[in-house]
Amino acid sequence: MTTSVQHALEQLKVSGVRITPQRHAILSYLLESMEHPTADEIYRSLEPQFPSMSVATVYNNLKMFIEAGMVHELTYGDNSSRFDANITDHYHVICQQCGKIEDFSYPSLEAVEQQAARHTGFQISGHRMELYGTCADCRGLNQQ
Amino acid sequence: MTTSVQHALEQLKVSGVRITPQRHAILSYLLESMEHPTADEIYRSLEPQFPSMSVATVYNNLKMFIEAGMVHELTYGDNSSRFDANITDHYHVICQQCGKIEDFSYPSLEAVEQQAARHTGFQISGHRMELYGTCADCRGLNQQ
DNA sequence: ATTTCTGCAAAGAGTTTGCATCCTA
DNA sequence: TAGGATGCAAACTCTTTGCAGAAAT
Repeated sequence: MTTSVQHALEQLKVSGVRITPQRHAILSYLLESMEHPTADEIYRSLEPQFPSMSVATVYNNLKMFIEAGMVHELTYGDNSSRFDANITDHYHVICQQCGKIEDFSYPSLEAVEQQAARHTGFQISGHRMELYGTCADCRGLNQQ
Repeated sequence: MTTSVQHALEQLKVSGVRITPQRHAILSYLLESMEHPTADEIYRSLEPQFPSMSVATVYNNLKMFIEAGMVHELTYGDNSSRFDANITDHYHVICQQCGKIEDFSYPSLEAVEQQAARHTGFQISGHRMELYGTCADCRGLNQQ
């Protein structure tokens, strides 16, 4: 875990990005939490460590990480964006009751992309999929 | 086209919803445009017809149509929500250059849902997928 | 006559921006 | 020390809300 933070920071450094304590903290939090937090959750979680850090800094850095390809922005309906530092190919399963997002792997849906290209004339560069349902915890609570 | 507007309005009427001119216009626009407009696009498009209509009315009615199951809200990244009155099962192919959204049908991805259920313990109720790429028009412009 | 809907304006969330100051490299 | 990063506050966009007046049934 810590290693991948180091690795990511190295990558940034090489491309001329300065490693500030805030930057380090935000990236570490994202990589270690694996929780798909919102910008505000990141901000509040790091408040004890950085009482004077502003939300703008969180947004600035998230934007940079996204441009550097280290973080993905998830926008599913409702309200604020969530951020995901796991850039391996995977989908998200979202609990409609508690909002939890779990990762889920599935062999690529290339066939879908190909058919979309054929039907629409688009040149397809990727796709995004989310599954919705109720997580085990919420189902358990309901059954009691 | 017009028939489906009538049908939708009938459906609303039966469930005790009043058919106001604004409501009629918003729904017609959505059903006929097939363009996945934003709330503001709807608002501005209907301004000539309803110079005094407020944005709040557009949002109020969209919300009601969504609750009635006649309209889907699409939230893909960037900024404002888009609204889709086509409730048949289909996916969206989004041009990353001009923002155009095209519909695209594909046989259901039940296998994915089943595997997600097995892997995560969720009870899956549905999914959402979007494909990204470049539309024929934008590709054409680039090639020139 | 009721009850719902509209329009207005103001409030609210999330996000971005401008600028002076700070600090990493 | 020089240029990028931070922090602050204000601005901006999208969306929601409260309420008085208007309109549909």
